[in-house]
Amino acid sequence: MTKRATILDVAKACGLSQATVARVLNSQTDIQVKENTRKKVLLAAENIGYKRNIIAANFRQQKTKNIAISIADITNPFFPELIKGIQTKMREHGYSIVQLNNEWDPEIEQENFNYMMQTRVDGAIISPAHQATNFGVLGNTPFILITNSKHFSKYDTIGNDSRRGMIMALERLFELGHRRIALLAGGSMRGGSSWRFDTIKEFYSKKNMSFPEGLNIHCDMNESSLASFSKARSSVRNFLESGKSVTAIFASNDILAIAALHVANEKGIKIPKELSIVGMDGILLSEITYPSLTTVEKNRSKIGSLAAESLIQKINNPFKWQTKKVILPCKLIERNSTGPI
Amino acid sequence: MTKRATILDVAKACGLSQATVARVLNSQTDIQVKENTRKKVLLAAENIGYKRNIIAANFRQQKTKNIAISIADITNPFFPELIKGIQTKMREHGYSIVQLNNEWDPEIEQENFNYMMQTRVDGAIISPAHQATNFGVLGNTPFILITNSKHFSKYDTIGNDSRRGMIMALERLFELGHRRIALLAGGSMRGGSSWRFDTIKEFYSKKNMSFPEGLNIHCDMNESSLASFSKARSSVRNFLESGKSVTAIFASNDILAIAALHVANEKGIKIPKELSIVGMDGILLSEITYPSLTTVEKNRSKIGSLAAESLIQKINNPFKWQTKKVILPCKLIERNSTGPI
DNA sequence: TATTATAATGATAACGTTATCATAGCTCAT
DNA sequence: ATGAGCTATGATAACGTTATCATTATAATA
Repeated sequence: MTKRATILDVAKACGLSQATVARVLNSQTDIQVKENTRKKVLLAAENIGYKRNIIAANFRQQKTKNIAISIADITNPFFPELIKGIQTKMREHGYSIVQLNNEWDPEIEQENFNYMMQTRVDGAIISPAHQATNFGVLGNTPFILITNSKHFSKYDTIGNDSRRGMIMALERLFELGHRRIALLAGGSMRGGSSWRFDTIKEFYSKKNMSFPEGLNIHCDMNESSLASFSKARSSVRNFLESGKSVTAIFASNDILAIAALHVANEKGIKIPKELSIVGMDGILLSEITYPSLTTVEKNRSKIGSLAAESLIQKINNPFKWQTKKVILPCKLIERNSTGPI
Repeated sequence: MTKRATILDVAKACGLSQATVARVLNSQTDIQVKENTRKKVLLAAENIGYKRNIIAANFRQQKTKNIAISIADITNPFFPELIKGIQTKMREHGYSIVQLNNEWDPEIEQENFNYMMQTRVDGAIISPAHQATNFGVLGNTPFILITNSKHFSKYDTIGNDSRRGMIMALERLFELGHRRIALLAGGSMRGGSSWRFDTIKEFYSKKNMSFPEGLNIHCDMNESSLASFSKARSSVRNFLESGKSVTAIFASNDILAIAALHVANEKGIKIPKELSIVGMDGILLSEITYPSLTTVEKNRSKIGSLAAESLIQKINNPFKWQTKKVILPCKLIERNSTGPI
């Protein structure tokens, strides 16, 4: 295994200085080099098969060109699209993505933050595991949060307007004639779900009604996690077997909605004739349920690419950066799990 | 922003040489250092807040501690568990995972290989996009393939015994009384699916029967890709509407099976009373369909961690490494989409 | 042509670690 | 005690790039 050619070898081969060769081959900003010498360098590099040693370059510049993504769990259907959005954008800028899972566990999340520091990622995009996540250990590593929670108001955040999204769904159900809408919400670590309860109460009161007693189905699960699907299912089953009158269910995420669908199918309840179900997130999977799921979509791919762009800017302007909040609208996608009463 | 402490600062602080300090703080192999001096070093390091500069270390050793995973698509439900298995194992060994998607496109795959070379990953785990994938550009970067295809016999591979898995499923269907089993296979890039056709013909002939005419449903889709779900569905719909007599469907992956489930539900065909359906892969999603899907499980998490272990060994022993093939058995998981005829 | 401004190139010092080799300290048998 | 053999520490040279500053060629101006 013969040693790889370096910039110095190229310099010797074309009779120019190391510095000039570097300017031609590796300089990001187009610095002044005569067309003639540029050609000479390129030719020599080609001839001796020079390949830039990115490890050395990174060392010199004290960076890794790695970006961390901190999420709950890659097997959670909510995340892959987000990741893909980030990857695509970051790749364009020469950054590689290192993805870290925390299983909604704040301790693991902290460990991951430490790992990020040890491995010296150039920046991070973080979906907080907990509403009180502490970013202290990150020092001045630039990061962007994927969240819409008010708990992180002092940081750069990007998220969906889930509250308005939820209202859109409720409005549509109301329009379809539904007056007894159940709220099926998961107790995610991410930020509590009490705001959902507040939102539906507020919604009803705007309609000069009150949110019917007993239609608040709580389910102790991690958001969108397939692993806790059976837990979700039994929550719904208990509810449906309690015999409460209900014509529609709004679920706080698609997995919960699918659990509801599942139980309804099991019990022979016709969807959407006897019961309408709306989910939230718009995971790919929501399209292939039976019947296909009406849902409030969050464009995670876009969130990802926007977060990536912000982060890059922040990395390039570590100073004079002012905190930025982005809130994207949700979109109601009507499919076959909803219909008139 | 004050400069970070280096090994040299620690050396000065404790009156020992740079070399000794390095031995205490960063040496992987436990080299001989007196307990007394070790303490002195540790104390000094603690005091001035020394943190190892992994970028410099990597540079010196000409490695990145990054491993690439080349797969089709992170949004494809087949892959997240595989990735997680790899991540977990690699993390234990101080490697970060950089995941690359190729959308089953051999050209993108090659681009990704080039990217891997540019970014100098220490190794790669590759799920080939194509049966003729060319690994030439990887030079002597160590890699392990996730596949069971015979096309890659000269490489290190790890995969499931899909053929035996398929036979297990067919046997079980036969046992349940099914004699007219359709084969629903996708035309994946990965290795062609003609072996599936061969396998089912062989299976029938072992039973002294022949594979019934017209029960070979072909579907032009990328394996397990949610994106081409509707394509899968229309293939199945065409088949079912053709009126051929059939009591069971064996699908070459879970997404296809779910498409079949979907169409059957649509047409009011009772599963499993009137039609049994078996999938393959055991993606998490197969558990939450209605009815839940009987499937031939591939333990992707285990595949991932085994691949990771092999790769680490290969990285550490670049010479005197002999090609290794691992084939794990599949497991039939019987759920509610299959039953007696 | 002389003078100044500008463009193009060269020389060289970091970046912080690990690896190699050399040296000093120690143990123990003779 | 002496030196052989071992253990513990020190001195120092890379690794290959980028950044800085100095210098030389070229163009512009008078």
